[in-house]
Amino acid sequence: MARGKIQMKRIENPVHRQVTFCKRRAGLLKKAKELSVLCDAEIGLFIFSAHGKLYEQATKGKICEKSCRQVITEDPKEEISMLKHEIEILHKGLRFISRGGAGAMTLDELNVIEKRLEIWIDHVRSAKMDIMVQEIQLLKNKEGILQAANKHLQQKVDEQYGMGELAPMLTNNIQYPLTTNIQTQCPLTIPSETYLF
Amino acid sequence: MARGKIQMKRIENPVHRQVTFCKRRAGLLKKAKELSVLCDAEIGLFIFSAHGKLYEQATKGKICEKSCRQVITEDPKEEISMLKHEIEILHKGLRFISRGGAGAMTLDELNVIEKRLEIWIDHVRSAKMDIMVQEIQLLKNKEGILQAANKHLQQKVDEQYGMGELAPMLTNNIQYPLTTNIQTQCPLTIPSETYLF
DNA sequence: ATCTATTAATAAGT
DNA sequence: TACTTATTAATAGAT
Repeated sequence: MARGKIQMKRIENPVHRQVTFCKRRAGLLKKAKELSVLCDAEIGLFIFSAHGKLYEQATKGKICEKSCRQVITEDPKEEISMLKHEIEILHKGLRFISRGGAGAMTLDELNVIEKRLEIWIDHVRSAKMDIMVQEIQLLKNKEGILQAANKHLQQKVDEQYGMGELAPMLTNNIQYPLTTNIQTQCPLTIPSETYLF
Repeated sequence: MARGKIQMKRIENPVHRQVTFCKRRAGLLKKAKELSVLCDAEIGLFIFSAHGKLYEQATKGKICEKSCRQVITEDPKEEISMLKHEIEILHKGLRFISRGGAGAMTLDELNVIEKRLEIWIDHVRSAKMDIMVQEIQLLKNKEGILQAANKHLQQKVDEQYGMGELAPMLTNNIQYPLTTNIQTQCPLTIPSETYLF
């Protein structure tokens, strides 16, 4: 960006590389912070230098007024608020580390980062959970519908052939290829007015 | 940056905010990539938009030639190489998601991110481990030195007062305030030529 | 999305 | 390591 453009490949001169690393690292952190502030986004940024295990971290700036603590709560909004607060605390705690830059990290500092990462993992896992729960509900709905259909068909068969054979297994197993217009993907709820017959 | 500067606070107009989010997100990802390439650094970047659980991710570009697989190995360099390869694979797999931008994520996509985060946690944990192992070694060294010193002192006491009293506990417990010039912090090894007497 | 007038980032030099 | 400055890069606002 200045005094001549540079090639987008590893800088071979170690001194230049180190200088550029410091400068651009600072720039990246600034930009991350700006994005979070301007657009109300949550950002996790981890920078490990090639050499050691140095790092950086940048997070959200969303204001969290509530001074909520380790209170277990059922309300998801409360929970989210708590997480945000936690993140804010960790953020502040990490501030001073961001200066040091090139120094080796202490155990305490690493502990903080570890906690931080765990929070992000929880973030992702809870999103995953939501989807799985919905998926499970969908499958259960389908199962109920199929079983009902199965029963219905079985009755028809019984009526047609008299009561000759024993009705085979009114179980969880699907007995007949019923209809195939239940999509396997997307729709997370089956409209209540869906009927198969 | 253009046509007049903006205030560093949440953009209230939702349209402006969304547009800025897209633009700056792209810029941030680009900068992250550049830093990783130019300075040979490893970078993890997670951007959750305020609204949904959208996200972005940017990682390392270090070349990993070895096509190593889930082989368990004792060699730490091999291990590092494997991790890098794994990261590279995940990176490629995530590429296409980075386009989608505003769509809700699928379970598979979230699984990939979860894995990714776990790798980063491992990164941090192994760094922590290294430090703890060193710390433990330091403490063991100290203990050895103190016990030797203790024994030495005990002998002196015994010599002075005859063998009257039983020698109290030649155990792990430190009996006397010996010297205090062993720093509690930094030095991770005690020079072999350190003598207390 | 695309276009530019501006501001912001930064490579090289000190 | 911290400034300075000539340039390039990013982007706010408009279309």
